[in-house]
Amino acid sequence: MARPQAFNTTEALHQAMNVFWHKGYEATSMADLLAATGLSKSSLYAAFGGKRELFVAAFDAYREAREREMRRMLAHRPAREAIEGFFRKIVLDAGDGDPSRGCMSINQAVEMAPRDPEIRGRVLQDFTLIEEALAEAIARGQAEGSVGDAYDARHLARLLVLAFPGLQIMVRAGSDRARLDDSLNSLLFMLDRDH
Amino acid sequence: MARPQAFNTTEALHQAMNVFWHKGYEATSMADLLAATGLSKSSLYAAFGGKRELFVAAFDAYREAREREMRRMLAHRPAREAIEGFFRKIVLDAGDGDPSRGCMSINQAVEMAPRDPEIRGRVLQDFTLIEEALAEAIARGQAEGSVGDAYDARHLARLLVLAFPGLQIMVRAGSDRARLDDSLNSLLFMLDRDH
DNA sequence: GCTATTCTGGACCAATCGGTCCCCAACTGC
DNA sequence: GCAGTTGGGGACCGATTGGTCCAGAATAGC
Repeated sequence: MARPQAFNTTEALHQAMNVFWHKGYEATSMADLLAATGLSKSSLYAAFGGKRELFVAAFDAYREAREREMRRMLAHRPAREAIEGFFRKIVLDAGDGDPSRGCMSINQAVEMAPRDPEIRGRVLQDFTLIEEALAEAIARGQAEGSVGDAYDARHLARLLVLAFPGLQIMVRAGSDRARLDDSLNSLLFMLDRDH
Repeated sequence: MARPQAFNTTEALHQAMNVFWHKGYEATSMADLLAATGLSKSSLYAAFGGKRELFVAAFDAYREAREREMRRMLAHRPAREAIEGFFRKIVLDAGDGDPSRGCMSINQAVEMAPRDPEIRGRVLQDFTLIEEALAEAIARGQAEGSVGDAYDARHLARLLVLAFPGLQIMVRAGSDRARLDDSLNSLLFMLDRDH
């Protein structure tokens, strides 16, 4: 054993992830990734393989982080507030910091999923993951009375899962805040008790 | 005046549009466009300018065609059926023919809109276009009694506009038909009279 | 301090990118 | 049929793409 690695692998992965999140796969060049991570070409190739492998690793890191975050937010009580918080965070992230990134899974549903089965599988899995988590939260909310029970939980969950990419895409396309809030409120209204 | 153009310009534009629709902007090479249109390089450049100009022209052609189609479908009566038809067509297009294309405006909301103001403007305009058309159809449906009036038209329109990208993206990501239908039914249920 | 091993900067690669240009063929108007 | 003009095939361009490789620097174990 000799000469330890001079960079933090997970940190480099995180920075690569951010570039891919912003620019997507095709529009990101190795030069971009080198600049973002600060690594030299040989180091990056040695650590991650090629561009595609790096992308997949970055995507998986993203998905894991986001899933954890979703579960954390949806665990709050009452469930109605938890769900609202989950969706409000999407539009909050829009204004915060640099231009809109949206959700990387949604972005990849557009870019890679149609032609790359490996990515497609991950994207589809993310959809079911979100639906299950939301359905669970809604059921809990209905049991405790914070969410209206005019519609059954699965039904509402499907509606929210359908709206999720909608919000993410409006964010990424740069919709203004007022419009995002309007849409969001229309959506959350469905969770209310009466009607 | 001499030697007439040997190709149909709008036809070539249409074929270019299809490539861009499938692959997006970055992933489409000039070689792809040449192959799809059957033109030679000089002809294509003379007729449309560069790749970007061709893309914008193709995108505009797409948007115009789709807007016309939307208005035609939403004009049907009763309004409830018109709206249902509009959304059902999205999932019908999925199975029909080659792998999923989704909606080019939604795809571009992800790919180009964040970094290209000209495209962003068009995408945002498309969102309002759809919302207005839906709001109008919903109001008509409520007046004639085919759409429930538990929620006001603007409210419902926002919900549908939010769900529109959701469906398009599920289609593009290759969701199976059963899931698409489930989501669609959950959405359309919101239009019903009772509740 | 020596040696063995690992890491890293950057030269180098072929392929492909979008784009330009020239020259000949084709066609219209007379 | 001739003159004049325009269209189009394809050679060519520099820049950039993702990727390989090697020589030398750095460091651990002894």
